[in-house]
Amino acid sequence: MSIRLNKQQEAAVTAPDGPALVLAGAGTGKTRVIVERLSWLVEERGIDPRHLLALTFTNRAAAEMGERFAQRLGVERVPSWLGTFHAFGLYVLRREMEQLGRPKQFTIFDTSDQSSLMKRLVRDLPAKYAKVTPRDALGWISRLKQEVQTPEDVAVITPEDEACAALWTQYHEALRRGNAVDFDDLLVLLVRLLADREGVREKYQRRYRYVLIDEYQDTNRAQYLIARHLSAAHGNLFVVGDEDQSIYSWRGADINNILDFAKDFESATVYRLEENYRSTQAILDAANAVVAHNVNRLGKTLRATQPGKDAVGIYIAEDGDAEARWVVQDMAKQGYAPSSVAVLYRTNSQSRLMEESLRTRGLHYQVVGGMQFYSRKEIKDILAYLRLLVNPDDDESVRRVINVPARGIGAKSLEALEVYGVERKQPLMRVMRDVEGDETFPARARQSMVAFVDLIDSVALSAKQSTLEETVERLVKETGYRKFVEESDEKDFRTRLEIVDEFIASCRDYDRKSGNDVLTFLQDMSLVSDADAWKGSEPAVSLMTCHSAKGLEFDHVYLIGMEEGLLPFGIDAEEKGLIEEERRLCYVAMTRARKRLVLTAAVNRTLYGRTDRNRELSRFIKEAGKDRLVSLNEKATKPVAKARPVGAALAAGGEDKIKTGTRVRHAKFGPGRVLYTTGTGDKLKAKIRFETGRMATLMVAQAPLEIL
DNA sequence: GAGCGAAACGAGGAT
DNA sequence: CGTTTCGCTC
Repeated sequence: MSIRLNKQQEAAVTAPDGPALVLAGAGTGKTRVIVERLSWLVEERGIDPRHLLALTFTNRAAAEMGERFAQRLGVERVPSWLGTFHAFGLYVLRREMEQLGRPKQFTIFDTSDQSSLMKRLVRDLPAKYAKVTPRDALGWISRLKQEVQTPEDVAVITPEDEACAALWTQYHEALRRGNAVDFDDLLVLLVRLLADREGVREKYQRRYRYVLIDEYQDTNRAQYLIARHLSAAHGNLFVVGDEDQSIYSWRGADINNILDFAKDFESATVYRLEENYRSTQAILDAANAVVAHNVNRLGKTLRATQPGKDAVGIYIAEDGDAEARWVVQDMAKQGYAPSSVAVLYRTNSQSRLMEESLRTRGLHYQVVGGMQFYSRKEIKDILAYLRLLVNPDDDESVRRVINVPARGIGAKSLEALEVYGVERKQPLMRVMRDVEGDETFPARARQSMVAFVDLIDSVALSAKQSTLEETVERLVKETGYRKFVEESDEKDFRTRLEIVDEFIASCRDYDRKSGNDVLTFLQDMSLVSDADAWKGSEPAVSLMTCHSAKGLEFDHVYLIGMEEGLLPFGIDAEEKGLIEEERRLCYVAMTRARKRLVLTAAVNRTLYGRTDRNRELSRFIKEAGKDRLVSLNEKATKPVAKARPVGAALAAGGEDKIKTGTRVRHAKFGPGRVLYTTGTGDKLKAKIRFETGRMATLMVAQAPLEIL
């Protein structure tokens, strides 16, 4: 397993002090170089591991780095600081928040907190302002913050800009009142500490003598400044990245950070890693051919070291349904182990058809992202309750749970509460403490409010000497939340209850591992990401977006939905200047495959409940080159006498071919005869008696049947 | 105020 | 297609 470092890697690992850029193509052993570099600094250069700081973008990458580094040094845990930029921001803010004149204890707003807050702000925005959507306003604000700017720094030109600038102020006032920060703040406030507080800057510069950054192409302005400040005193900034894998511009990532690194840090040494240890030459050739169409790149030529004979496949399906069915059928036919397969797509909504198809076949799968555990309503509700325990000023959480379960404080009462809060400049919980004799509110609402406050107070009090698990147990019991979930909609109450119990189990885990208090738990929780949920060891097919797949690798990859509008996404990617990023995204997805890569597309696709017909194939298919792709579609000229898949027969309007008496062959059960059919189209089912004596009712469209 | 069905509306990617 | 909002009744 332990291969020797190649010349390029060796050079990068032993780079002299000072700034260094490692341009590392996909699959060239990036993580390995960082781990080896860390080990080399400790073992050969005698650096105390506590002086090492390695920053990444995902918890998974950080965890992997930590494990391998520890293993390399032969210790249980390394004392170096390894983690994501956001986690590092939180780490420093926990210690230095008071330097910014803010309370030490704060909670973190996630995207759903942000959007519900912004929704209200937009709704209540005075009519003199232009109409903007909450989404656009949040995007406008976030873009500025990622560049560490404020509305004063930029030209506020259009009426929409003006509206956003007004919302900026209100948004931040709300955060301050709620004693909260958002994701961007974790970086922005860290930059402010490092830029404005000399004492803080020097403290962390002294502590971290070597700064290493993975996926440098994904850094935004704030992250760039953090890197600059931390390394300013010693210049030991070692960054690794691949400009061809820059896919997060919408999150503020600036590809120029990596493109200009050598200019920016004048004494920088540059290394290139071009030997690919992951994919076959066929896969690399196709992926390289696609990304070579980009102009804005430094350029690398990847060489495969792995042998392999499978050409990159292309399959064009009739529609999304057929595409999903074919993919599942193909992976079964090839006999792939589920864990070796990934299905990658551009948008989360594409997972649905794949899930249905996999379920029909009885194959295990795991979906990464989308409606994830932590974005479930039940989890959000419980987290909101927990937040109230430690931060009663958090009005966003009050609004979320004040009437969940229903306790007689409806929209009207809440509105009256809000008005009071604004008048008295007091958080909602505070207002509720004063409503006891106030006739403004109906008696029932008043009683409920007092009961609610008492409830939160009593749980908060007992939480001080309880474990997290005990607190959550008490919470769901005494707020009636558990009962509420139990009694909810028959169909999914089991899963909803399971979610609650699973959350409690994870709290128990947290208690055991850390023993931290509720506030720390909440802060840690907000940094858990969707990609963290992926378990490589699970015996299941992995389904995820191309974005989530970054940094992962699989023996077999199906990249589905290769159509204009989907990948590249949007009809105007070209005009918007986003086409190169879409191309890089395609490149990232393709280079996840070790042994076999298959691209698929659908001619007709249902989006937003409407079916789009005769869709155009993705330009990336043409860019990959026809001679580099092999068609996996059935040849239309195949002799009729030869058995052909029923799916194709249906597509050709041959639904009536399957009827009572039709002789068929099943891939597993062998030959048999149709006794009768029910349903039509995709739902057509056939009762079949096989020659083995076995009887089965099968979905014609999905079963591996051939007409004889 | 709660609960229900109908209508309207809306999703790119996610630390 | 899935989710949120609306409008009605109890």
